[in-house]
Amino acid sequence: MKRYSRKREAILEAIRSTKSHPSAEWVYAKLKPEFPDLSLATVYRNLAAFVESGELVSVAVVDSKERYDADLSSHAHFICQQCGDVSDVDIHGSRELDKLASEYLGAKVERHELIFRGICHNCCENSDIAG
Amino acid sequence: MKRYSRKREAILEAIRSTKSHPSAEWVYAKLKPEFPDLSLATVYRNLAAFVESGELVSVAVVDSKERYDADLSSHAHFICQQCGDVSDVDIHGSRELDKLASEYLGAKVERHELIFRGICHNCCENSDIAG
DNA sequence: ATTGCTGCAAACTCTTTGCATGAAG
DNA sequence: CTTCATGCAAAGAGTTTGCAGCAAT
Repeated sequence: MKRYSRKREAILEAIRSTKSHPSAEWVYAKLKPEFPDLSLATVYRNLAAFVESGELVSVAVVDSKERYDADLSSHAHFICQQCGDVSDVDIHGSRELDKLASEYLGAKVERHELIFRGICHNCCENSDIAG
Repeated sequence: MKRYSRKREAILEAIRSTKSHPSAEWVYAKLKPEFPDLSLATVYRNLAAFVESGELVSVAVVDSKERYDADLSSHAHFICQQCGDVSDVDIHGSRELDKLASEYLGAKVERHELIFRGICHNCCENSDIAG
């Protein structure tokens, strides 16, 4: 049976508290001050459990680091290829699309992800100044 | 200056010869018989160079392994969550979408990826037999 | 008391890199 | 010759795991 753990609660809350689609490391760094004995392994274990149970979703892997999202609604994402920033894009996918792909493939399509890539607003400005 | 290399040519050709969106390991295994002294490092180095030069595209990371595609046209992909198979889906993205996201974000959107996830035809059948 | 949760450190996997050697131009 | 390309082995980085002790029930 699953038992209560204050650290686990804090890990989920950490992801829910931000729109930055954080990585395990980010969560660890954020909670370390409050839980000085927190281990990175605990963060990884709990994140994996939350994804398993559907309370979190893995959005993408950016720079080899898995990024999580507590917003379970179907929406698109933008990933900056320079700074690795992941942000929401308010374009919602339709079940129709899944159905279309399902028929095309003869597969059981459960969901889809739409990811935009490019250079974010901030990085654009900074490179303007630099270049 | 870039020099000719038979191995490099073979690596690109290996990816071009299949629709399976292979990993570095797959390319290595495929070419090893013909090039017994081939090194995995060479495969990685050349794949990275091809992505850099735009001759190949990285489609996704499946089971921590990067998967490549020589088909540069904008099309969607389906990834089987059971066997890791990556297949093409004949749905083409529009530049309109990029423009839409670009305006939404104020970012320079270069492209987008549409990835479907679920259970492929083969795995569906096999689990029917098993379960 | 039972057994899940955690910290720690070691192990794992994929990928990258330093260096000496071999090959293309 | 010059310098890129390669093999090898070691290093890196993120993530996972075994185990003993702690903590929730």
